[in-house]
Amino acid sequence: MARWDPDARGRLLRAAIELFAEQGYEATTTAQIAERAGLTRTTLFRLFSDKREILFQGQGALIAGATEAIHRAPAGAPADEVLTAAVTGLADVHTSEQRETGQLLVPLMASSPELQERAAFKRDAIARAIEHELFERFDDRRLAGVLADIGVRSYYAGYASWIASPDDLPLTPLVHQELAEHTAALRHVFAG
Amino acid sequence: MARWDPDARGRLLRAAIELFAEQGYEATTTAQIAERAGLTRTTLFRLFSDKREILFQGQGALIAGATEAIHRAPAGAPADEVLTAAVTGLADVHTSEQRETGQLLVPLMASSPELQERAAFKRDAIARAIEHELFERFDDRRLAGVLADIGVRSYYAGYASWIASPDDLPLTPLVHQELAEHTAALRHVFAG
DNA sequence: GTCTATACAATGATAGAC
DNA sequence: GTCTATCATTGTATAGAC
Repeated sequence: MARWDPDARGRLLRAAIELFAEQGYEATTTAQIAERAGLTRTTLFRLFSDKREILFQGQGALIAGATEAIHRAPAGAPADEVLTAAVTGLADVHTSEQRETGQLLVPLMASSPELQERAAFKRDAIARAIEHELFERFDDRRLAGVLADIGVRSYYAGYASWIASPDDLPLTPLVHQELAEHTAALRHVFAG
Repeated sequence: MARWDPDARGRLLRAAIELFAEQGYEATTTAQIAERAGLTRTTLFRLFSDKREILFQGQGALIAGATEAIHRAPAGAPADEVLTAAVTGLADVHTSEQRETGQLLVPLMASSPELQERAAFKRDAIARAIEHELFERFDDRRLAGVLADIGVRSYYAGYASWIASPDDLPLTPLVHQELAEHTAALRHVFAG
């Protein structure tokens, strides 16, 4: 069966989400996930490095989206403009079909410290990648770091409201709005 | 033997650091760590929830240090002053004896993704705790979030230079210096 | 109240057959 | 590329010993 359906990773994702919702994350074994996806446990671990990673596929695309967007920003662009490009690159990775999956993931994450830990690691990886690119541009480690934090925080906040909304709003303006409000809050403290 | 030496957690920490340095993190089993500490595997897992946690004991004190410092800040104090109190609370948790342990931990963390993941989780927990306290004070989720990020980043940067320095400098001014430089970088972008 | 002995389920790695 | 099979190790649970 696996040979005929090329989307083994997608099947494993759907099987995992279903089973985790039915039984909980810890109570679900990798054998059960593989079986429901029509595969064996060995194949699951060839496609994913561990059980948590099934739910986090696609995070690599976020890093690529952000770093490429920064690269595309015009030479000499000011820092806030490059940061806007970075969060736009993050937002543009998502398609509206991913919204439903994201909604299913929220209660799962809340239920499992193990998943929260992986989520923190992924968020950190995105922040580090953006920090690295900003450092290459502006040659200021601290500026790169704080801007990366603000950008990642704005992206996650915009993503959260995208998921939470009953309507299928576009993600990008939500993230831009968050970035504007976060920078406004900072301006008020440091320049006001 | 264990009954006579009350510092079982400390012995396990030292045994773990030694063995990880000798053999690597993954190649070292929990049985080996327990044996070198003069305990059994059962006791290790009674004292620590998992293998990684041996190296991260004391992180709870960081959260307590930060949140209590924020609570002690005078009512009506401006946001930047409360943030300074928070990072001071983080820095003041450390004693100069911890510097040597921190130095040993750096190459270990670099060698193991599993440890980096736990480190990211701990950092995130500290940031969330500070964010929570700042939100209670200023009733602004976004302000609380970005300030918490800046504070945590400044603390980690100051800690890194504390560890890196051959001299036994006091940590608190290093962290204060980092906070000043991070906020200066932001001011330059958003207010300059 | 802290430590230990033992058995156990599950993860993740590995080697080899189709 | 997938499967069967086996394996060491982690982490849990339960019992009892000092």
